[in-house]
Amino acid sequence: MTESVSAPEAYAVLGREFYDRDPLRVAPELLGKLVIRGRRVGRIVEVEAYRGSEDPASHAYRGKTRRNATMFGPPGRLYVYFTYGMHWCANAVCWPDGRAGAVLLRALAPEQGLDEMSAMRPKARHTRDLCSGPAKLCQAFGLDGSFDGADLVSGAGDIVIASDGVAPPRSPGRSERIGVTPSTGVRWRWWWPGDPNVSRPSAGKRVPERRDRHARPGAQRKAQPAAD
DNA sequence: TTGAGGATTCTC
DNA sequence: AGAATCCTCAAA
Repeated sequence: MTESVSAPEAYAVLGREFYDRDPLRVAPELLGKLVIRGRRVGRIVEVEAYRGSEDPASHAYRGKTRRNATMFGPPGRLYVYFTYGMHWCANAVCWPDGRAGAVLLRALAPEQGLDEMSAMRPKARHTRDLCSGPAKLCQAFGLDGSFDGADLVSGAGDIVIASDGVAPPRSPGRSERIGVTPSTGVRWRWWWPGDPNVSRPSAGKRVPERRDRHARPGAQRKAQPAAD
């Protein structure tokens, strides 16, 4: 029994095997799961998959460095990186030890411990401002570089991801990933439809491409790498 | 040692 | 639309 993480409800912490798969499969299944740190609980409503060595947009694409080393380690750990000179972002590491892969946690729906989250994010005016972005949720949960490598399975790292029985949405929102340059053309971002905490509810990337607005469903069938 | 750029957020 | 802000990495 670790007392570092409180579990007042019937939560089942996800096992190692959940993460020991292709990030493309792990990502959509993380929707609806709970991130738990002490009293703070948030439900995952937006994620992105990064496929390491096979993914030009991944930090791990050009090999192992000190920064991305956690991604090359065992699955089920937290990969936390620093960016833009001021922000931390958190990922769940996937694939077996030695093979880099991760799922970026982009947004959570705050469920418990909102007072603690608000204290960490004084600029937030609404509940939906607390965790509606990868760096925002790290602020709300107090995640920084000291959490890089934290084990999400054992709970020894003061943070876990668990299930309370809520299933992922049958038809999740899906788009290209946000902020990656250049866009690789793959739709590896998933979100919970209609959830107000999703960072960018409507589209994938905000770029000068109006054509997409009027494209019909069958008209723009891009190459979709084996996702399902 | 240096310089360019970044899986973002906030404000104007 | 632009600033904030500093770590990381590859190259010199």
